[in-house]
Amino acid sequence: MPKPADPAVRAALIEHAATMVVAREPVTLRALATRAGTSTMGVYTHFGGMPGLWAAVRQEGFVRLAARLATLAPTDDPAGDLGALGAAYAANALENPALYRLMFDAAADLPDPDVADAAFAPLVDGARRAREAGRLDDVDPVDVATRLWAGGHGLVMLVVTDVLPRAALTAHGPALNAAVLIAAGDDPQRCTASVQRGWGG
Amino acid sequence: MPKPADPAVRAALIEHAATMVVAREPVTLRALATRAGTSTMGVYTHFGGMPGLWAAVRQEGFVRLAARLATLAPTDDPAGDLGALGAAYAANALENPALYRLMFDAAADLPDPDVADAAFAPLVDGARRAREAGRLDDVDPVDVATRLWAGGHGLVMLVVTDVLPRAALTAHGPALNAAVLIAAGDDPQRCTASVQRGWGG
DNA sequence: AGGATGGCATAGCGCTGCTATACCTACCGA
DNA sequence: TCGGTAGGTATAGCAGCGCTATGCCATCCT
Repeated sequence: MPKPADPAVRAALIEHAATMVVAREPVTLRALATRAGTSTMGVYTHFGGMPGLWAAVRQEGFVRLAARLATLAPTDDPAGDLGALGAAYAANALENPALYRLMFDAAADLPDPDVADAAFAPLVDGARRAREAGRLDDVDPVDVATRLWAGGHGLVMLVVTDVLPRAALTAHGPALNAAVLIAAGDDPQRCTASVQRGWGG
Repeated sequence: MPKPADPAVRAALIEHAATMVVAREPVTLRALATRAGTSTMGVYTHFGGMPGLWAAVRQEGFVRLAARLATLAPTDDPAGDLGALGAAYAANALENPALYRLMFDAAADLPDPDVADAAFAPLVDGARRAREAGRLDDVDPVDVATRLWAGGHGLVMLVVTDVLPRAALTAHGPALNAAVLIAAGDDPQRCTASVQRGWGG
């Protein structure tokens, strides 16, 4: 047991907390400390308390989301890329619904807000490439990306909270994405086909 | 103090709980009972426990939302009506952000799910009227309403959780509404004008 | 008029997050 | 090489939480 703060303990706490969240187990201070093989004080040494731990877990969720979205390589069909991003975003949320809900429970105060921007960047890039390809009017890519994100977030949120069935994702996800792009100037039929291709895989 | 369950006690508990939620005060069993002028047992008599109380408060939130949306009388411009519905929906959420978050924390299990349908109905009606007025293609009004709702919910949620600034509502709310309607067949310019008029008041 | 019923007040249980304290290990100057 | 020091970790105990067992008492039915 070294004197300097053990990074492994910190990582284990985040990892086990995320696992328990995903498994829908109640994440209590004592249960978490036991699982992570440490004492309750570890949470206070590394995170200052449970709120700090939650912030770290939310951050971890955004890191995973950003990493997943980053695996999608841009093609010569920006609208299709945006559809694929939407599909990956939704899939990530539906594989770990509890983590997704936790992430957006207080997404405004993340330890490192840059990671949220990193997850958002591919959308902005896709919108920018769509405009540069002449498929969109002279619109701000950030505005387009924000609308895509808001629509996707709302739909995903309603699904993970069991308000809408899972089938609503494929029924309305591509349609919402396409609607934003069509309103931004893309050709309706071409856009629908591109986005649908991106979602369908 | 009558023997049969006092409805006033039940109403007072819901009312005070909602007030405390709106005021962002921690709603503990003891604090709530004290404020409502009863004992902790009242919560168990009327709601079976704190989860039951939360469900009742969520229900109250949907009742207020439905009542507010119902005040908007249909005009001969269905797209404008849908814009006005979006504005009223967003205004209701922003006036009581904590209550809105609570509502959708478990919107799937409401004591009386009909009240959620009642809040959703004006959107479906607006979409139906828009189609009957020949402004939309042969689309399912429920699908259009669902997409309007998902987009609005996502945007509102991001604002309420401080991820996006309040200004994002007026910047993207009308645009999202219009995008859904344009993709459903409405004329872009006319639709944008209608929706913007509905939001602007 | 007198049981029987059922809502409400009180007291206390187990659990929660949190913190004061003690310990023990690793570093650092002499 | 060794003692002093600093700092992370383990333990014990605190106040607060939701919840429930118990007793009281007003109301209704026969």
